Amino acid sequence: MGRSPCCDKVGLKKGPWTPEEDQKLLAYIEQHGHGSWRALPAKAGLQRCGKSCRLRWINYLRPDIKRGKFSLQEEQTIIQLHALLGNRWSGIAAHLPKRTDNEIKNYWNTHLKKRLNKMGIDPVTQKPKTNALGSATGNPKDAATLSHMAQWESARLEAEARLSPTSTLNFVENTNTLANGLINENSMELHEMGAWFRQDSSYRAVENMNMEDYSDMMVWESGDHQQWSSMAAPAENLNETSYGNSSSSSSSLEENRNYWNNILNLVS
DNA sequence: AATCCTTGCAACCGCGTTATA
DNA sequence: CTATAACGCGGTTGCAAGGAT
Repeated sequence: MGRSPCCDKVGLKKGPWTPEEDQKLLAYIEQHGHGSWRALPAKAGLQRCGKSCRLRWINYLRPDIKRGKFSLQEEQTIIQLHALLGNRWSGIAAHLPKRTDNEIKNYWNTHLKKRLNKMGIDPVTQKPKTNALGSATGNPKDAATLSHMAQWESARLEAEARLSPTSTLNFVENTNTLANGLINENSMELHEMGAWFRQDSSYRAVENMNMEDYSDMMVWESGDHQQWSSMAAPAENLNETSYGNSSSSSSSLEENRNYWNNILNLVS
């Protein structure tokens, strides 16, 4: 019953791969394809388990892998998708061609998470930390506003990703200055975080949607979604535009622009 | 120069999901 | 439908390299 027995792990090599092993694996897969990972090591003459071979191929040997420093746009995509998907690295990797989930996970844990912390943003919730905001402006109302911004941004991205698996990437490509405050480690100040949220992101994303997608988003928006439900506009000193209310489907793009401009004024 | 500490990343491990008999 | 093994994913570890003391 079931599949054939699992690999016998006795006598199998572990640890770093040698160039010779890499060559054997590469040569075999180029000629035959990987087929069953379980059966591959014996056929390729490797003293490894199939799992180890698969990992080595996917994360290192595959020809369509881009290695080296992450670009600004890639960083933006990771940050935004992490806000949306959490630690679903394979999901995030699907939006970053030629990058592996393992590489993205490592990059997040060693670079981006620290950077967000340094900016006063909780990397888990992606919401501004209260004390950081308070110290920057001294106004608790501003903290509430930024929290609202973070929630809106997160929810917007979720809607966008739901509408199209590639939309987030396209969106990021169109916003080449987004997240400058995150990228430049030497100038992480609160007003830059505000700029990160503000820079054309929301209304441009809405503008780029076709009407079908936009109405789909609005239908979803009016539903009983957990994130949207907590998105009542927090600050009286903003225009009355409210993204969390289904009645906002009548809001014009101009109102959206005003909304973000108001936020910039608050945080700059 | 030697030692300790920190950082980055490749690779492993465990577990949930999927496929198969 | 059930049992079982393979697959795939995310968390974690271990080690090499570089920096600090």
